Amino acid sequence: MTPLSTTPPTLADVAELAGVSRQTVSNAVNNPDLLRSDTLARVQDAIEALGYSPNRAARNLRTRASHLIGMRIGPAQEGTANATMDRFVHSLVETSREAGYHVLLFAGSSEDPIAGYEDLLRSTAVDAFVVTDTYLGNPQAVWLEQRRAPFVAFGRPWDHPDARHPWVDVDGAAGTDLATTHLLDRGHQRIAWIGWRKDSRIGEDRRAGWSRALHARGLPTTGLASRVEDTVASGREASAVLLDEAQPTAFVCASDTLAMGVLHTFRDRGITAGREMSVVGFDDSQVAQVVPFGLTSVRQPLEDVAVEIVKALEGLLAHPPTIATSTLLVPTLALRGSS
Amino acid sequence: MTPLSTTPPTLADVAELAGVSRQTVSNAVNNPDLLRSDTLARVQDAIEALGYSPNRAARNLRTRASHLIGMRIGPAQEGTANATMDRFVHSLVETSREAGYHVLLFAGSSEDPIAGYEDLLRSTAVDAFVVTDTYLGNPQAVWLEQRRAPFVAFGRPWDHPDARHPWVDVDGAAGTDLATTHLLDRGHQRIAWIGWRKDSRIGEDRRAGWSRALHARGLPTTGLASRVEDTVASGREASAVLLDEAQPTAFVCASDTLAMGVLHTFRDRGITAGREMSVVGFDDSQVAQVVPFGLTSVRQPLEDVAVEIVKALEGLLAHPPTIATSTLLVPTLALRGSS
DNA sequence: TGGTGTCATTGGATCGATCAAGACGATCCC
DNA sequence: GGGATCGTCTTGATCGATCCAATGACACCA
Repeated sequence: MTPLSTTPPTLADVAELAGVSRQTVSNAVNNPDLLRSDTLARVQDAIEALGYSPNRAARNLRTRASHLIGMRIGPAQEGTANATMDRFVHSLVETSREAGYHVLLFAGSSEDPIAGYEDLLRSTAVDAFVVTDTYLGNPQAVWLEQRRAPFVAFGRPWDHPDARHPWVDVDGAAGTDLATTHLLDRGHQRIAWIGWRKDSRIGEDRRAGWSRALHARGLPTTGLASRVEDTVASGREASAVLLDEAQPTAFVCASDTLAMGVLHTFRDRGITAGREMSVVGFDDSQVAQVVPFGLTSVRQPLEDVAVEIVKALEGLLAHPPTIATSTLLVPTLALRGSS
Repeated sequence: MTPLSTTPPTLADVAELAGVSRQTVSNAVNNPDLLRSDTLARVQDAIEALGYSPNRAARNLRTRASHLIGMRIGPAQEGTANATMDRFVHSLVETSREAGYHVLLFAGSSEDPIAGYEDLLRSTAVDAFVVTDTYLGNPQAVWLEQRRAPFVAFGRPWDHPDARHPWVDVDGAAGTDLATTHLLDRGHQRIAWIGWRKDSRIGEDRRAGWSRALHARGLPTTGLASRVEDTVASGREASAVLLDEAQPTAFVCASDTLAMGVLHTFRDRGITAGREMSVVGFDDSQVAQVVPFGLTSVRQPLEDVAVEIVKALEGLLAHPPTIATSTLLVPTLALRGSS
């Protein structure tokens, strides 16, 4: 009696065909070096012939591991140039594949950032999480840590310096320093900053890089900074005000979204972005890449972030777990026509 | 002997606490109406008290279902404005959550579009797939159909009209018709087309909407169309040539990427996009939304696409499976400053 | 009184893999 | 030569849920 053609072959099927026991087939898959080479070959032939792959549910049940990494994904942000998460998801999926993991996406309601995590954790659906939106005051990280759930954060635990979880982040200050220094090298003296409101730790970090670079050359920052919401309209207004009140010749922005606002103002006033009047954004979004003549932008090394995160995850999930070291990566500057 | 605090509670734990059998707890979770109301309440209290969630691996093993939907995700396309997939992923994740499904992302090598599908299918890791890149001649769909694997395609089976799998698509021709008619209503007479090479079925579909709209008003299309690669540079070159040779006053493009190329040419020539000289893109990307004064663009109803796809998936996975009807959705036009 | 039916609940088998322990023969060493 | 050791392979138990068949309790009706 052959099994229904719709039923995938099992260990037992392979074992019967190869004339060995189930355990031997299991070893052929998981510990090939335990088998004599001729038996191994015979089993592998049988596996090939039947097109066998271990049933994931059964394996997960027994080994108490799913080889899935959970990641919450919020709704797409329309009207902004924020594409960091999307590029990161791509990188993470590809990197974790090499480590034998798949990525499980789940939706999160902004009202209850814990929901979703709770469920997946209880039902042992994922082995670990990647937590991305740590800038929101980071309740997930705190909660997951209490729960002793394995996770790696993309983003530093700003408000919890005693946090014990591994994290990977990009040095925002280094990025804006890079951008500002680039403008200084181009001869600019009065370089303005348009960033986020003061309660954003990331925003303050990026701002610090700008002021650090200016101070390093003995230049003042007074009156050259503006803190607004992360929208194109805010960037437009802020740049208009700064142009009138502080006469900068260049802008460094905390995001491409804000930088687009600056380009908007330039257009309002017939200014052409370039060597004379420059703008630098942050994130190297598609917008920066395709806007006419291009927007110079700080580019986060998201591929490297993914690699480091997966490394940390592998450490966490190893037996015994490795104390993962946290990593701070340095961004680069994508030079384009706007500077 | 209490279980280790790190081990999640099981059915048996709940059963013991509630003083009922395992099966009764299982029923309380899956068929609550089978229980007497007082027993149900008692079991639910126990579940609550222990923080119990059914172990997914065990459930998957027994029910032969994972409640996971697999979706292949290619590498991010840099240098273009193509963000359809990202917006769609967001929508799909949120919609499938409501149906009790999670989304499993996996990476695909462009050389072997089947790899990944094969593995997940054999190991019964996912219940079904969502296939998105059907424009590539669609080898996955053919292969999955042969395999009798449940899947829904986002995109019509252009080259396989006899395909039996359910699909959901957006009427590209309707979108470009909408865009062209909008321009005609604004008084334009000579409206150019910049689209993709002829081997793209989607491109030809979108092109058809443009020519249909012009012909409906008795206007000629001769010399007004150009077919190029989907890059900003190509759009820029094509629009420059068209301006010189055909004197159009408006452009309809197969993508926002190409439309950005047109804006590039405008900028080269000191033309301001607006009522006089108009451009319309396709996809309503973030680029279209934040570029100064905005790019009018055809917007695919991706949220609705996700809803329809999940509906079709639920049908496929129901017992017995429902013959899912395929759906063609109509896009809308996001009006902005460029027209 | 006893048969029939319904309702609520139970116990054992099962999904397909891995773990733990043991069987078997060959080899080695004192 | 006998016991220990190693390499190779096998058997039975197990992970935690659901499926299936069966049980007991109870009401109904002839």
